[in-house]
Amino acid sequence: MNTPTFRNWQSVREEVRRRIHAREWAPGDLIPNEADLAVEFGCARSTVNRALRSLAESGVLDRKRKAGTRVAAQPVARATLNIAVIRHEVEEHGATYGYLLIERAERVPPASISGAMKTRAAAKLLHVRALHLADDAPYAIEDRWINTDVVHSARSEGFEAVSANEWLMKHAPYTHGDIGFSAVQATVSDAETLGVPPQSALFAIDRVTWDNASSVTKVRLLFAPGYQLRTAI
Amino acid sequence: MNTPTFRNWQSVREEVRRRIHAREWAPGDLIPNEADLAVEFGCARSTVNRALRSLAESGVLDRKRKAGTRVAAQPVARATLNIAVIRHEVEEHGATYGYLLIERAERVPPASISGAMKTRAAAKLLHVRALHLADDAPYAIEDRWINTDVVHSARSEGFEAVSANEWLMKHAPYTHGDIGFSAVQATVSDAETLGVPPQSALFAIDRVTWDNASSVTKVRLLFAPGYQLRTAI
DNA sequence: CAGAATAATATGTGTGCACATAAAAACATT
DNA sequence: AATGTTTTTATGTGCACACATATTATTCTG
Repeated sequence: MNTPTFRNWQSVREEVRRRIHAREWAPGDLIPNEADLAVEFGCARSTVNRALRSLAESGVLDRKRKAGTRVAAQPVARATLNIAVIRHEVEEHGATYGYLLIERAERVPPASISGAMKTRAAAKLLHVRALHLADDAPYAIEDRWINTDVVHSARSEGFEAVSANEWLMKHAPYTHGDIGFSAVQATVSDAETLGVPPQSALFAIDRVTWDNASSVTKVRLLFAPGYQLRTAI
Repeated sequence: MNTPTFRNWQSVREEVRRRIHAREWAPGDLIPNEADLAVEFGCARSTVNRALRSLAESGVLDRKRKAGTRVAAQPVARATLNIAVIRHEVEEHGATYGYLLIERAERVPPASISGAMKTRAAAKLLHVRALHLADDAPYAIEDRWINTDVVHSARSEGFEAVSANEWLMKHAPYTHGDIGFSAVQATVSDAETLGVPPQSALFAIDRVTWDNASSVTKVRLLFAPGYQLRTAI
């Protein structure tokens, strides 16, 4: 019986994947430690470490110091979504991108917005509403509030030619954010803007981004019916 | 002027993040190479490598051999979703989980299903329809097709007590899968099952999983209105 | 001058070693 | 038996070095 050697971390990862898949190591099982695997695989421990770390990142393994490494009992599917600038998303589909500014105004937002953005209730924010088009057909509504106390330069930007979606990417760095995906019924106004029947089911992405403790912007993107956010796992 | 040293890869990553954030390195800029940064930071090149690799994985940097490392011009927000077993999702919310099997039958699926699963058009698949409950209220409809040629043991499983969602996790390993998120209008039947008005907007997750070239299962999960899939970026 | 061969270079990764750190396990103490 | 302390151990990480590999820049050649 020959014992093949695994000289790089990718091949080690594949072999571990294979063993889990073949139920040689069942969910919940403790697997041999790094040093032993290194000997078995004929490589350095750091190589095994790299492979196991990668598998832990993708949720296949659970690792704990001293406790060891075990096959995840409850393998959560970890899907990574790439949320790009809408223009790029449209152009990647081979469609022609279009953009229409609907509204731009500084105003005091409803409490739900100032609450989520943790701004003073009476503070004015910049409100931008726009429509993104793919091949001249409505693609998504962007409804956004911008904290001009944080993004000063937004005050002097009209958002007539370039969308806030894209402009902010370049001009407003953020440290972290929250994102939520849901389904909502189109309001009368949304339905009109998108040219769809009222009550249509729309895919919604809600995102708030933060620069440390200050909110930068809060946006709701409402996609026309038929939109699907896809990824591989 | 003191030059602080960065002894671990996380602190190097933070410093690089800070420089990008402070626009010391602007989007599109080429940053110094690993060796130079290692000297500047007073650490080994491998430590810098670890930090930069981590940032590249999260989409902040673009790296190419010989060409060097540059700040991503178009930083895509990379959101990682953890799609857990529904029972766990419900219980994590502090609610009591419930499960109701609606239907279980072996039948020839519609062409859309056999097409997506790449099974023979005439081949029978196991169809399971079930309702997941949170605190006795409808939470999500699971509509699933299982390829029993791949998951033999599913034939003898009734799915009366344990959901296919959960059972398959333990019994049907997969190598990869596709996943899609969308918004759909509730059909009359869906609306009845969920106890919501017809035409309600439902959040849908469609997933097909594969074991190498064979499809394992295809599922559509329809969540009751109000559901939101959240994550941080 | 175009195209092919060659050199240069930045990242990618393997190795061996050392030590840090978290957490379980063993042990001691009350 | 409950509690606190020490030991043990598996993973986490840093370092120095070497070589691999992809890609660009340069030089050579017809």
